[in-house]
Amino acid sequence: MAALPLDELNELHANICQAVADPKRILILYALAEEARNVSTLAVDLMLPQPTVSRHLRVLRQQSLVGTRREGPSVIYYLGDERIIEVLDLMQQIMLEALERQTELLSAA
Amino acid sequence: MAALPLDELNELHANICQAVADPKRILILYALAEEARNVSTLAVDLMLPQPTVSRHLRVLRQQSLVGTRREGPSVIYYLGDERIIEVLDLMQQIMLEALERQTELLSAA
DNA sequence: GGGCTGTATCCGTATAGACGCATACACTGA
DNA sequence: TCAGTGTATGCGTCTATACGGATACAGCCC
Repeated sequence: MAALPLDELNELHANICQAVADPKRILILYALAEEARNVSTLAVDLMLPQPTVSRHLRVLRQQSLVGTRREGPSVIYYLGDERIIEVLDLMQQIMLEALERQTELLSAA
Repeated sequence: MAALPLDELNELHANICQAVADPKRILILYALAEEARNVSTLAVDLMLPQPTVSRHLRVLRQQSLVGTRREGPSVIYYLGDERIIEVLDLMQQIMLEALERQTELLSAA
């Protein structure tokens, strides 16, 4: 096991966070959590151009958040780690509760 | 409760993820989890220029990930939601395990 | 092998974010 | 009120990333 310098660990940590920090990639991850799909199906389902989907999938794959398998003529993408959905759900919950607190403050004034 | 359009929810979801997707902000969050601190102490502890820390804190505050209280002459920043640390830990774990799998694959070849 | 479907990449462009440094601002305490 | 500490912001620059559209590439199937 290589001795990972702290700075580098921190950098990698930020990298994987960054992969998740895009609206379209979030949509893609939730879609894949529902069901593995190939690129063009994903593109149709999310109403995005195919090259856009392909590029986002590359980012996710670089972080191993998705994996691929070939199936006939197409490439099926699937979730690399289900826990990423837990992360996303928790983030959303944190965000919604913060939003709610803010709204309360506003209406209290 | 306002009817939040899906697109907007998705956008907000990405925003909070993005706030976490920076190495220095990750360091700041972990530091604050340890102990609430004021800006300049944080700057010294993390060996970062004070304006840099201040700007990162603003980003985190905009997402309610940190809160502030004034204490004498300085502004103490504290974690807004402890769960953000769970998220960070889980992300790191996901990342490390993916890294491990990749390393195995390389050494197997 | 050639056509066809499905996927990835190239190009130029536009935007967003991070930084260093200097400086403005805010608040405290005497 | 004024000095002094502590915090935030303005500015210019640099880099990274997302995009549309066109196109290259890959693998399957007849």
